[in-house]
Parts: sequence; C-alpha cells; structure tokens
Amino acid sequence: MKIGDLAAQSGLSPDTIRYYERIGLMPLPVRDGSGRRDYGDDTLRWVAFLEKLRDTDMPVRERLVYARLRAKGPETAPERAALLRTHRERVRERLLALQAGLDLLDAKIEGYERGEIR
Amino acid sequence: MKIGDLAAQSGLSPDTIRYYERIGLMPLPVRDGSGRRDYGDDTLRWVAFLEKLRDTDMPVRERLVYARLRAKGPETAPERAALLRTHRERVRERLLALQAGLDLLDAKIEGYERGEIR
DNA sequence: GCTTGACCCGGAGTGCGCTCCAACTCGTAG
DNA sequence: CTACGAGTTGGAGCGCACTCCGGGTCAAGC
Repeated sequence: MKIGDLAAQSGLSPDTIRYYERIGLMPLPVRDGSGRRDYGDDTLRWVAFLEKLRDTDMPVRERLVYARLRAKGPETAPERAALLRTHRERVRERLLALQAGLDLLDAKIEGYERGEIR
Repeated sequence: MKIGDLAAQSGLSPDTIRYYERIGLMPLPVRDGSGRRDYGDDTLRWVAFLEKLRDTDMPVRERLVYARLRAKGPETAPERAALLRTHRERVRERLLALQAGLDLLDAKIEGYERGEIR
C-alpha cells in the first residue's frame, strides 16, 4: 500500500501521515525499490486506532507516549492500559460537560421559541 | 466590578477578557474616572454564557456572530435561535462520537486486562 | 510622600496540529 | 520517448485561541 492508498483509506492526508511519521506517531515504513513508503494492513489498523484516540481529544503528545510504549514491546502493556484508563476518565468528564452544554442549548432554544429572549 | 473581579468570578484571565473585547465578543464596557473598565452583573452573565458555548466547542468566529446579532437587537432573536440549533446538532454528533470513543476505550482496556494485548 | 499593585495599551509570542511549498525523482500509459 | 501523476525531502506557513510583555498611569495604604 502506498501513502496515497493509506491516506484514502484512513481519511488522513499524505502530509499528515508523513507528519505523524516525523514526530514518531507512526513507525518508519519499509520502502519499495524507488524509496517510496510501503504500508501493510497492520499500519492501516494502527492509523485507524490513532484516529479514534484523536477523536476523543487525546493530544498528540499523549498518543506519542502510547506509540512509544507500543513500539517498546509487550512488557509495556500495563503502562499503556494505565494511560488509556486515565484518558478514559477525561473522556467521561468531557462527555458530562458536553451533555450539560447540550441541556443548556436546549433550554436556551426553548427560550427563543417561547419568545422569552429579547 | 473591575476587570480583575470579573476575571476572578468568570474564570477567564484579564488578558482573555480584553482579547474578547478587542475581537468584539464582549461589548465595550463603561470606564470609571481614571479610564478603567467597569462591569455590571449583566456582563458576568454574558461571559458565563460565552464560556458555556466555548465548552461545547463553538468556535470564536461563531460566538462572534452570535454576539453581533445579540448586540444588534431583539429582532435578531430568530437568527440567534437558528445558530444555536445548528450548533446543537453538532454538539449531538460530537456527543455520539465521544460515546463511541469511550466504548472503544472500554473495550481496549478490557483487552489489556484480559492480557489479550501484546 | 512613596511604594505597591491593579490597571491601561499595542503588539509580539506561543503551542497545537496540521498544511502547503519548491524542487526533485520515478514508473507507467499513450 | 515523453508527459504525467504520484511520490520524495526539508522547511516554511497557517489558523486558532489565547498569553505575555514593556512601558506607562493611577489610587490607596503605610
């Protein structure tokens, strides 16, 4: 799989993929005969997971920590789990805050609909 | 209320308040005898509302549109309501995505706990 | 009367997460 | 054989949302 294919299938741009590689989020891919990046399906799954983490607002720095632990080997599994648990707690809080915001919006829109807001 | 008091009560920094004023998010406050900003409780309520919108990821640009409509007068109420409804839809989607992310985290952490992840 | 601390202003700087660019090299289709 | 599209690199640039800075003013407490 070339970078363009990975980009198409992951939804990231080639530039973003190279950027992720530069900062260490993605492992250095093998290169084909003429120096082009060649990816396997494992990479696609990894990128997809990274995107899920991003979607939950995990900052790049933290995804980086996770990536480095993963690269280090299976013995880092407990650390990775701990990292995910910490992050999960933040996601839960964010979810609550967002729900509160949604409730406020509902109330505010209600107010507009009743003509109570000037 | 001086800018420091408003900052303390709203949780924003004085710099952020002045920044909001510069870009038009906040109305120009009255000044006391020596040129200092003097705020009333109405401003505190407005700032609090702005923060709630921010907490739901409404971008500054959009809060600005809302602020300008509000400043324009009561006849813009329908437009403001429409803006909030559009935003609410985005918040709902975000909430779903976040919930999906949370589910994934749960599953992943489960996997780590079962020792299924290398 | 002097120091202190809060405020003023305009503008520069910061951190994040990309995104774009120029200049180059390839492999393939016509 | 050549034109094209997709890839390569290092580095610059961008949009967002603040955040900080320097140099100044002013009112109140000691």
